[in-house]
Amino acid sequence: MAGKKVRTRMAPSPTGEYHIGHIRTLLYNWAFAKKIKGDFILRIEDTDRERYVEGATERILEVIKSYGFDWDEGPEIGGPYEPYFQSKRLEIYQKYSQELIDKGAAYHCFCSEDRLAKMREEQKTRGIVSTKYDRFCLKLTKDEVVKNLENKLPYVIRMKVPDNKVVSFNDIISDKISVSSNEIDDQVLIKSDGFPTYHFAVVVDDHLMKITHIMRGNDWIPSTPKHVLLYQSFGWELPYFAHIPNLKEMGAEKKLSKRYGAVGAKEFLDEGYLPAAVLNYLMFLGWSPDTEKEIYTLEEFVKDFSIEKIHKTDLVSFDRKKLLWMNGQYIQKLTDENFAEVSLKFAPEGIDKKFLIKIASLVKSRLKTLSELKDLIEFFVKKPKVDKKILGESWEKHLRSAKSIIEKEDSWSLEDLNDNLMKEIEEKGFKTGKFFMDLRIAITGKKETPPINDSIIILGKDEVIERLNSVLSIKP
RNA sequence: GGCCCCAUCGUCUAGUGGACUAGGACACGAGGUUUUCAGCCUUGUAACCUGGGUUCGAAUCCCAGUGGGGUCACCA
Repeated sequence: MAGKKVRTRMAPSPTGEYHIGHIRTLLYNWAFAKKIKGDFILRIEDTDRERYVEGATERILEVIKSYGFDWDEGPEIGGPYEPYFQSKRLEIYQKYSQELIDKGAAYHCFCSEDRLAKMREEQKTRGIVSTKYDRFCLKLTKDEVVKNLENKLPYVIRMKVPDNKVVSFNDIISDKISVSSNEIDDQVLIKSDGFPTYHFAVVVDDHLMKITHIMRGNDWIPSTPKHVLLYQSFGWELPYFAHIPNLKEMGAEKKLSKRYGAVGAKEFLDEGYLPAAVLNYLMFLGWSPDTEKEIYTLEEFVKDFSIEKIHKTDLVSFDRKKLLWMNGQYIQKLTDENFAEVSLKFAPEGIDKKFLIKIASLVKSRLKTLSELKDLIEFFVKKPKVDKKILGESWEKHLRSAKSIIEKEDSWSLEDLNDNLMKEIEEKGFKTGKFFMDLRIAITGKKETPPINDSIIILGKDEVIERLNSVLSIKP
């Protein structure tokens, strides 16, 4: 296989929304292809008609793009190994399953779901927990099979797993993995509806599409021997396998759970996470570089990534707090213009891009996600409801003093406002902290806000006086 | 339960037989930045699953136990 152009792939199933864990798998596959100047292929594995979700394919492609990924071959752009939808490759699977039948490596099975269920039941009562097909139809003569076929009996095609054989493969991450073929069931290859199962389609397509490296979650390790057997039956060269650690929820649950927050790749974006931040966090879930560098752009990741550095471990926790921190770091690093651009859709009504640029430096460091923006800055465009109970004892004195100073501000510069307010505080003997807290609450309605003097300057004199009057119950 | 995989701070991890009094980051605690919150700076707490080997020497190699996970469909 040395010397061949590296080709990796991601093969989503349109059976639901695209998960954040899928993005991580895609990230590794994509980055590896980019690094080696290979190809990254996208293939849609839509062979399950029962679980098919309308529109899921489009949404998956959309979210992949919104994270900044592209593909060299696949839906929308095609490529030399079209089609890239498995549902459109049925004849191909038909042809290759026939080849296996001809070789004696697969056979027709006419067993009904009913019989299969009873068979499993019976095996279980005998104490067999890991049930397997009993090869009832393997005993059928050629004539019987032909007759059944002529009579249009429904059937599936099963692989004939050889007995007493050690099946093994080398995993780049987990080293050599071996298992006895006696452990492997006669897996269904073609379902009775004529569609292939995952196990069959993935092997045929990966071979036909010349995929060289298969990187996927390590929950696929137990079924890889089936695939290896298939490669061997066909006489095809094995690709490299790399099974990466799966993600789990930090806390009680094992899988990522909605109970703890977003799980869908799009959800994170909707909640105001920056794609670059999510990606940066994802990179380190099962991989780390030689250095202690932790902030990585996609380009830097492509440069430093290697499959060998993926951790040989079982599960990694998805730590939402660290993601939050990472996202905050990325928001802070945004230029004011970029910040305005990405945060516009999270801003309250009445706030435009120009205004966001103006306040960017006041709010960037205060946000962990963009969705927190609305609460933080709404007071700029909406008069606050001030709960007088949260004001300090001397609030009236404070506000009257503040008002008198602000009314006299002609330059309307931050420096002057600051100086004059401080002078007043000193003269009147106020407590600085309490003074500003009352002012803050009167202007914004909240105890936690952007810097208050900056906010006053931005709000403008009339608006500020109006708000002070309102709290002091002074009618204009 | 069978089979397979895994095992360093709470979490992500560094570590590939001596440089380890086990390093970094998040989280958490303390202090500072003499107006909030956030940010930033300084600082602290905190880990090699257990038991046997191998070796002059083990977090690092081997074995066993324990623990965790995955998987056993006409789903992927």
